[in-house]
Amino acid sequence: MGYAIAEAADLTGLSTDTLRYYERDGLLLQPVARTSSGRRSYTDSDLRWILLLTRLRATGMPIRDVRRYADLVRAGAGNEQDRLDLLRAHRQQVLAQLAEVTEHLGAIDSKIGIYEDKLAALDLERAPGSSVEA
Amino acid sequence: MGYAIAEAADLTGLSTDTLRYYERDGLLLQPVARTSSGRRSYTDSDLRWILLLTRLRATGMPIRDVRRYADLVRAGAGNEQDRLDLLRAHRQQVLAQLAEVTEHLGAIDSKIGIYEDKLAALDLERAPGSSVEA
DNA sequence: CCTTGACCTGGAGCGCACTCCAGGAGCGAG
DNA sequence: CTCGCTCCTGGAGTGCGCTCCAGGTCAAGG
Repeated sequence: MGYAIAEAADLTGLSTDTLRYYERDGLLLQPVARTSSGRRSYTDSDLRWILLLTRLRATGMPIRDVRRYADLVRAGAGNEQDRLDLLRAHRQQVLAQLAEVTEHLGAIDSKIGIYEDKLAALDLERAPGSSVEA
Repeated sequence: MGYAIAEAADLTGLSTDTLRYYERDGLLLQPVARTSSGRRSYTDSDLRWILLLTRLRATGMPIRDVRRYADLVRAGAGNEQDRLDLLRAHRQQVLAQLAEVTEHLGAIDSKIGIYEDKLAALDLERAPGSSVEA
């Protein structure tokens, strides 16, 4: 019944330290249940929530905002609009970020093209006319 | 003749502190030229290089790797293959990152969809049948 | 019974990338 | 000459997100 912290770490890709840190920091909906001897026992529901956390984190949401979202969910029904607003705002940020990175990547790609051409020219020098004649 | 650091900051979108920091940290190809009174005077060529730096940084390249790239360029001709390798490796990382973020964003989007549906259902409750009948 | 290993807590430490600050110098305007 | 402004340096400080550690508890296997 329930996953030990090491199992939870395996299943989520987080370290046990990070799992404890997230819990301390209020990112989980409730403190993780404990066994009689005081060890954490993660439920599937805990893991599903943590999976969502990792998605938010992996898309660049700061811990502080994840906590605000957790606070809203914890507060229960009635603030769905707030949650939606938060997620939508994040979505917009991610899209902007994707666009920016994509644009910069284009510039880097053309730099790569320049080096490729330069190296191709050097190759030609070394084996003159080989591909020009053929 | 040359841009003062504040101008360079305006033109690059970096802070003057960051410009000095990058220089100290060896991210520039040469130390920025100075006026007779010891003030930095940025050339267009400096700014073009800094623009490339910002693109590398904006796509997530760590300072340490930017410095390695600067080291290669500074070393002069002959290591174009190394530079190309470095840029290509970065490109692959960025693509992987874009893919990962895009995937997570999809999951977040469906979460958004759930809240939208939930809220739409609440609206219907409040104004029963209004849109169903029409 | 003893050892081993997973887990616990509170708190310190770390790497990154800046950001801020004190104390001082040069320069153009009034 | 004085004021105000920009700039200089070296070094300390900050925020983020973990990561590590010491010292201790507990349970199962040999």
